[in-house]
Parts: sequence; C-alpha cells; structure tokens
Amino acid sequence: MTLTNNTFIGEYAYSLDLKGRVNIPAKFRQALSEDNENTFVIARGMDPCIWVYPLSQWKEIETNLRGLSSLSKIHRTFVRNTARYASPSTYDKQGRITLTPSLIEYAGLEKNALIIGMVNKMEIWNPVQMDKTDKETIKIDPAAYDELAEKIIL
Amino acid sequence: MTLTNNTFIGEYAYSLDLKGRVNIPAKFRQALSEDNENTFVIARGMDPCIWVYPLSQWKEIETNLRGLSSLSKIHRTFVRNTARYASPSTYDKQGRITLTPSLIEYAGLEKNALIIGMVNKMEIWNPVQMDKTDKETIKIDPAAYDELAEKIIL
DNA sequence: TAAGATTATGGGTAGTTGTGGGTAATTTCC
DNA sequence: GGAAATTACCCACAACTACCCATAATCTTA
Repeated sequence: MTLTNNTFIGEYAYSLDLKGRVNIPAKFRQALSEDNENTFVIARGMDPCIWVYPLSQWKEIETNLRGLSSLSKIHRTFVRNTARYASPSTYDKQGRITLTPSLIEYAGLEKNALIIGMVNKMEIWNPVQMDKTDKETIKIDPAAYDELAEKIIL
Repeated sequence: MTLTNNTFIGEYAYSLDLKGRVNIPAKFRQALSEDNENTFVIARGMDPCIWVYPLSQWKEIETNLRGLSSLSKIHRTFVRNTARYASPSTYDKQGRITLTPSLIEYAGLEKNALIIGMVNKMEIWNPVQMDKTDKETIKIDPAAYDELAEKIIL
C-alpha cells in the first residue's frame, strides 16, 4: 500500500552505524514524491530529537524565512536558529541518510534510533529519551486539549 | 545534492589563515548561480559578525538603497553605514575569500571562524562571540516568537 | 514451503574538500 | 623609477565524505 505523497505515519526502530547513517523506512521513501530528489532536510527539533523534512516541505519553510528582514533582531535570531542546524541529506542506494555530528549530539543518539512519522515530517529519537519524554507528557493538563478540540476532529 | 540556488543553510567551523582568508563551504559554493561570477560581497552585520551576500543578492540591496532619499537623516545614516564597509570578494581556486582587516576587527575574528547559513546570505562569527550571543538570546521573551509562529509552520 | 525479491547493516575506495605555504604579478610609497 | 609591501594565483598534502559492493535478515509470492 502506497501512502499519500509526503505523508509519514508509524514508528520504526533502526540502528545508527559508525558513520552516522540511519535507514529511512522503506514506506517513507516510497511516499516521497519525485520532486524531492530522494532528499530530506534534517534539523533540530523543538524536543531533543531530529526533525526530518522532505526537501519540498523544507523549501516552503525557506521561502517563509526569506520573507523575514534581518533589520529586526527577533527575526534575525529566528532565521539563524532555524537555518543553522539544518542540512540536506540525500539517501544512498541502501536508503540511508547521513546525520551530522552536531544533530546526533543534540538528540543524544547512540546505537539505537527510533523513527516516528509526524505526518508532514518525521522525528528521530534516542529510545531512552523518548521514554523519558513520554512520562513527562502524561503530566500535561488535560484541559490543554480543549483548545485543540476546536481545531481537530478525531 | 545540489541546493536551491543562492540559498544557504547549516553551520561550518573553519579557520582564518594568516592572510585573512576563510573557506566558503563547498555546499555554499555549489549553490551559487552562474551570474554571481564566484563573487560574494562582505559587509558589517547588525550583530558583531560579517555578512556575506552572493553578488546578485547584493545588487538587489543596492537597488533598494537607491530608493532611500538622503533628505532623511535616518536614511542617510543607514545608507552610509551599509555601503561603507562593504567589499566584493571573489573566491580562489581552493574556494576561499579574503576578508578585509576592518571587517575582521569588527567581528573580532581570530583563529577560528564559524560560518552560518542565513538562507539569503551567510554570517561569519568568532565562535566565542557566537556563544555569548546565544546565551543572551535565551533571554528573549518567548511571546515574541508567537508572532512568528503564525507566519511560519515548522 | 521454497525461491525470489526486498530490506537492513557493515565495510572499502576513489574523489572531493580544507588548509598550509610558495611564487609571480601588482600596487604603494619614497 | 625602483624597492618594498601587498595581493592574486597556483601547487601539494592530509582528512574526510559520498558512492559502491557484499552479506545477512526479512518479507512476498507462487
């Protein structure tokens, strides 16, 4: 079953090799539309994980960043922090992308890598860190979901 | 992987040699479109760093500067400060540009240089100064980012 | 169930990239 | 006009990265 273009769901466990490479799940690769040229853009996530965008998705973000003027300090800082840790990565013949040492360190990745589909992008986590974050998440005030209820029908 | 034309993302650590040369990351050079003739324009950044524009991008800025009337003191000052320290620099066969002593001093550059992709341009920082600025950035009111969150979906 | 195809993981190699230094051409200054 | 200083261009090496091949495990299909 082929998924909707550039849409990622599900969870996969892979390993990170000595050269900093991780496999992209075959299903995710198949979901990539042609214009992405087998390329993803990896960046710092808001949580301690790596965000992986399809190239076309990232280009939209770039377009928006271009619209911000560097005369504004806030805008400058935002562009810098967003673009700084981002890096394009084309997957090889075996379907792997190479992560940057900086992002591996940021996400605290070791041998194991958990890849999670986030619909418009994917996340790469250290499984240990994911567990920890899961436990903290439970403490979220259920009332916070009320706001979402207005936006999303499950 | 060839990037989008004249678009720069990512962070690179290079060294400044005794002749005042720094390497331009290979990826950035490859992203330069032909009409730039291997040339960048270096200028003072708003932060204590050097801004490096592709020649074509700089020409657009010049056009915008032409549109400012010197009748306004603010405009006069802005044009003067922008144009004053700007200088074109073509990279050599090894991919390095030569910085001016004035800009090296302004950015407080020593042995190490941090090159940061800012989408439409790049920044050259002394890593020590960058760290300091990063720490100040953390203090920025998170609410200020909310405005941006409405414009850009990550 | 068995054979073939696909997928996940490891490692080797050739080409590219970053850095230092050298030499010739150009500019500056007396 | 000539010497000194500066700049631009070129060569060489070491480190790294992208690309390729090999193998084992898993899934698919007849």
